[in-house]
Amino acid sequence: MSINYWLFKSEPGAYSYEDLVNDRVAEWDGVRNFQARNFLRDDVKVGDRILFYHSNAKPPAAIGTAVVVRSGYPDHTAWDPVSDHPDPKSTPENPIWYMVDIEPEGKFVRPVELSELREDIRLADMMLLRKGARLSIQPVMQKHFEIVCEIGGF
DNA sequence: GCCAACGTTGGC
DNA sequence: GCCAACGTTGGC
Repeated sequence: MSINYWLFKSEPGAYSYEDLVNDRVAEWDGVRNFQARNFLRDDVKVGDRILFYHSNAKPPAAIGTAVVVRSGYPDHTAWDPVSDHPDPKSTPENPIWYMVDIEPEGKFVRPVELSELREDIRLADMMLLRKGARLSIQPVMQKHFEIVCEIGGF
């Protein structure tokens, strides 16, 4: 059983890597995209490792890594009308949306900016750098994960 | 703020 | 099933 590697995006104004460090563990709720949902429900498993990426940031950058500590389970915020991402079509009996729990592993010695990722020829086929990179949960190849960690000083 | 690239919705 | 309209993402 080998682990898988992922990239999770978060807008630092909404939830930053520092927030994750402070919280010690985060319920990765609020994902409302079916492709990302499928990853969370079916493929993201305990022990999988995550590149934590700050999107819509200045500059956008990979900040550190995290590890999955609970695999997919129904996102209860979907049927909470006062949550940030309510979806009345999702119910406890028939949940539509899923989430996982993650913990921080370590912050990079320095952030790896998007522009640096683009400059590294070895990362040319990372999903993040290609057209259609909007997905907030993306699979990452182990070699790409390791290269980004290396650039970040890990 | 702009806008390209998507994803979703709904009429037909 | 098609596709136009609309909403969102996210870099710049």
